[in-house]
Amino acid sequence: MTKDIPEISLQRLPVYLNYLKSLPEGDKYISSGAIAAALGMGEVLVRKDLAYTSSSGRPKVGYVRTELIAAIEEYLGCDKKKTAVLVGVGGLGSALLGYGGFGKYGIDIVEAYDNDPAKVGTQVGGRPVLDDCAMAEGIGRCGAVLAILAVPAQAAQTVCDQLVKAGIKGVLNFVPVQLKAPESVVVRNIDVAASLAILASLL
Amino acid sequence: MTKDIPEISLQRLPVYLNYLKSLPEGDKYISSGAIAAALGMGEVLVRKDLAYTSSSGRPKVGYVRTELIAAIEEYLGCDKKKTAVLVGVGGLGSALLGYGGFGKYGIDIVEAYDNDPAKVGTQVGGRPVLDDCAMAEGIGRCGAVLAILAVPAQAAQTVCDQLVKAGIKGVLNFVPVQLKAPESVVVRNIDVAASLAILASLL
DNA sequence: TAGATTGTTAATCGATTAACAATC
DNA sequence: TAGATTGTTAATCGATTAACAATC
Repeated sequence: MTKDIPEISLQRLPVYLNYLKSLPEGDKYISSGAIAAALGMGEVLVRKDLAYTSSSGRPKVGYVRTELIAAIEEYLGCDKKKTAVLVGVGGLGSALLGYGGFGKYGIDIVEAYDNDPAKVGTQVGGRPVLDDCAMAEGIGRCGAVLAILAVPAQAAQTVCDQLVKAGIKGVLNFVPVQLKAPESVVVRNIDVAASLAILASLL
Repeated sequence: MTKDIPEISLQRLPVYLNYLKSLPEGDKYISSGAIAAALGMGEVLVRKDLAYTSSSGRPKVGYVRTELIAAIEEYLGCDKKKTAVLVGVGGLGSALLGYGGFGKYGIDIVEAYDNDPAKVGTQVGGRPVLDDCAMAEGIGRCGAVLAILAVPAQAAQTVCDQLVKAGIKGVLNFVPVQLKAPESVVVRNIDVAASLAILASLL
């Protein structure tokens, strides 16, 4: 499935999805105008975004809420089960292992790795914590293509290289470091501190 | 300080900052071309972004690394101490309380709130956890203008309303819910699960 | 001076919005 | 039918890139 959706539109799909799911079961139809008003955006933009998911509405009535949810979920691949691993079972890593929110997108974090002997062998969030050394083997075994990176900064690039070598195709990087990876590997960064700093500078 | 920088440029400033700080102390000068190459972007864009911070380079030699760092830090307001509070001391909230990365942007999370009696009165990450009821008083007392929201979804809007009423001007929202807040309050969302799902859908 | 790099102005590109025809 | 809403095409807006003059 090659997507020609702009990434910025893609980023809005989960927002629509959350909103649509939050509506009362009784609401059968929803219009692009109503969605736009609720989310504070333009209604044409909403229709354009939704059109990418190949959902379609009916003039005069709007979209069938459940169909729209199904179309977005299908487009995002929520129905396809995907396996992820997590590296770095510190505070943030542990929190993410305990976070149940990935499931609704079809993503399961199946195991985690850390180099701290005190953590290796334990379970966090119901997932086994294995030794770093077992990473390549583990990724191969569970067929993970996604990885969450939450290690200390000085280890980030090394671990990233290992992940790539082990066959990981997408890395969600929480470390405030610019990772170098092959073009074929998608890296996206979340820098929580920077996000708060940017927010502060807007005040 | 009214900024007319595009938010997208603003978002790149911490990236430059991290990169510049990671360079060896011995590097006195750095060119926009070198920064661009390291971060995989266009060099004109780098110069434009840096120009917003009123830093300036010298033709032929580039920018003085330390000056550039200082200019970005000043532009982002890292020198100005800002107080933040956190609401919702669950897994993610606890992790953020223990995360030291906010300090480099001049942000200090001074206290946290939760409605779980078992948590109230404890310390997490060296910060006191107070009862939700003490939120308005606490925010007033410590003069916080920033808040991190990490509560369960069904509580998010209610807590947000309380934060706004208590004088919070910026909310970093980790809850996958579209918050309604006055125009004067800046809300930015981080949806970790959605970010990973988007990443997965790009593969 | 010659060459490298900055900073600015103009051109391009892509995303959003406006206008409007289609349709239920 | 009339009115509301979709979906598409054209216009606008903003961000990125290209071209180039300035300058050290």
